[in-house]
Amino acid sequence: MGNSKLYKGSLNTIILKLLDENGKMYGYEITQRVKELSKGDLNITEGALYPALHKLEAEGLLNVEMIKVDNRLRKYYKLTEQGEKETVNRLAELEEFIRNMQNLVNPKWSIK
Amino acid sequence: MGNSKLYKGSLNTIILKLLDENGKMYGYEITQRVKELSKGDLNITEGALYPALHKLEAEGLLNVEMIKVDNRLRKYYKLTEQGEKETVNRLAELEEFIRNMQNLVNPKWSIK
DNA sequence: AAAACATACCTAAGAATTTTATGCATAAGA
DNA sequence: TCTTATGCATAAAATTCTTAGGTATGTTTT
Repeated sequence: MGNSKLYKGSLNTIILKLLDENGKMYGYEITQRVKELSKGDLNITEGALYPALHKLEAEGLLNVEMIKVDNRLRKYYKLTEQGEKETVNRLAELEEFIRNMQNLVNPKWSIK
Repeated sequence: MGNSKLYKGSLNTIILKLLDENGKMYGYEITQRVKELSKGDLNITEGALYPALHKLEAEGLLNVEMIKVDNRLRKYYKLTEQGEKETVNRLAELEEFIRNMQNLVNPKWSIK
């Protein structure tokens, strides 16, 4: 358990989509949500997550807001307007990838 | 056209599956086949393909055979016995990835 | 009370995979 | 003859991730 593979490049798409659905989330919450949604199958490491969040922020796709909860600081991220547009693109890209892979590795499934 | 994204790590799976289906292929043929099967959407660069083939061979998953066709040398690759087993694993891994991504980015689709 | 675990953030070194940019050589087509 | 297609290859750089740390507070267990 907890060791299924994530192809490199898909983490950003996951982050964007989760933020799109939940409005705002903080880093640790994202790791837990992914674990939960994948039934423990996927483990987003913090060493990958935090740099990814910082980069998305630097690219103008995310906004940050520091909030203190129970004497504990959380960095809440949410999509910018540009981030919402980019989310649509990334999801389309993912669907395209999946379609291409099905054509390639399982040509029997795909007729057209 | 020709610029859809391939998530990193998926190239090996593509190579293994194409060899599994076609018995034996050479590098250039693989690039053309991928282009053809994806309707020009995917472009496997030679800078990625050849090192990948060499590595798969070094890992014992592929065998090589040099064949001269029309005064031109081709390096035909085919799966070893171990390569066939590994192909099954990689395909299962891909399906797992796709399932996880659907749970994550489109939770409405996946019930269970 | 001390130790362990959970929460919450972070960075840095290295590995893995890819892009980009080349190089060589032969054959075919304009 | 010049370009395009075929066919192989490598090397530098970029991207993304793993591994392995580090800091700090709150909660649970022993």
